[in-house]
Amino acid sequence: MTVHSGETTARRGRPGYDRDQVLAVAVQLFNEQGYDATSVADLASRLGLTKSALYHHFSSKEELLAIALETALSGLEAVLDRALAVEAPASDRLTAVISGAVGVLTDELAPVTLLLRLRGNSAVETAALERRRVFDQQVTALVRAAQDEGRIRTDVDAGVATRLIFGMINSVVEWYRPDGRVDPDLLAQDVLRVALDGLHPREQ
Amino acid sequence: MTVHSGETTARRGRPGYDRDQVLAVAVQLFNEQGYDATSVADLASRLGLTKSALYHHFSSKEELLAIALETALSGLEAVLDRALAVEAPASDRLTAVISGAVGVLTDELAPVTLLLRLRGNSAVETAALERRRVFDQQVTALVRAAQDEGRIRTDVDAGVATRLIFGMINSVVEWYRPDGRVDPDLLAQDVLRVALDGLHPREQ
DNA sequence: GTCTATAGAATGATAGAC
DNA sequence: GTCTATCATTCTATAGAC
Repeated sequence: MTVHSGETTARRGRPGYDRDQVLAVAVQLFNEQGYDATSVADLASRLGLTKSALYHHFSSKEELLAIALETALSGLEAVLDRALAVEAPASDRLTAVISGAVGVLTDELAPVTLLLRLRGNSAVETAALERRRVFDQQVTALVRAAQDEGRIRTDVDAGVATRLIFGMINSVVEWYRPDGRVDPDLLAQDVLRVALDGLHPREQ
Repeated sequence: MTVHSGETTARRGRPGYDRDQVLAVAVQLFNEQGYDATSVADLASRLGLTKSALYHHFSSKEELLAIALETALSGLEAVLDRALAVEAPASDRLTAVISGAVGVLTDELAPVTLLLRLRGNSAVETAALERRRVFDQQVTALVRAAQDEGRIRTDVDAGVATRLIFGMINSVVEWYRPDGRVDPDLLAQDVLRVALDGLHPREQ
């Protein structure tokens, strides 16, 4: 794309941002301040760019949101699709979905955080919430199938169980940090332990 | 400062709102739009009042926030204090804290929702977050004590376990509705089942 | 008449548009 | 950079139930 050459700036020789870098900073800022509360001017200021330079990379603020949400949702949906593609008991599929979802969450922490804080204030947001709802329904169906197999207890409603499990998973965005001392793979294991076997010790 | 006691006082003056009604509508609106994004004018408009009428009931917008957060936090802290007051194994205390927290959450849904969405943008908010942090630490200590008793598995870190359990509990604000079809007492029971015994059936 | 809930107008501060 | 809209807040006064 064209370089803005008409402006005299002090950032001579400084490499510009590419699309992905702008997106990453934008999502970070959205998570810090909230999407609505973040103006394009805020983002430009954080990047050290002008607004017009930003619009070289993206056509609108909402496009940044849409791309980030696509990253989060397609990651979660891919986990579910992979689990449903293999021939296996529902309870094994459910295990794969749970640990896979934790993996997406830790790998794509910022986009998933953005997704989980949506309130449905625009068409893009409601569309994303609808995709979450479909995802939830598919997982609920999986829980119900595992109940029919006798591998998931039936004294908890499948819908409630699904919401509780994903409540546990999703809450990880509130405290997990990639540079922290919790390993993402061990975290997925811990979530499986608590969700499936519970905190009480099992006598073997 | 006075704590409302819920008695229906015959209102004097022209028909209008009392302090509790204003507070309830305010917290509702804060949860819909976000605290920062809600102006006093928005609230006045929702109530069908002028802004100055609001200031008869409350000295500031932040006071509304502070009272709501006090309701949520004192409810949670009371649950913990009651659990720690009785002489009982840590694992029984933990059970009481978990089901008690679900009870506070369903009883005081709106204030707790507001608490859980805080980002720490002001002194009032950071103070509330600090009280949450202390609460978390005390629960973590309880989990650790229950581990020492052999009643909680030790292959999951106490801090991680506490965060996962409260992630599950707190996520209830995202979908629980008082007029819905999920009974709050049964919900507390379900949370205990999933958290302590897990979704896998236990052989008796 | 007194108490409570209310309205109207105005202030200073600030964020965003231009 | 200036201008304007909007913000939270305050002061003064009124309207209605007991």
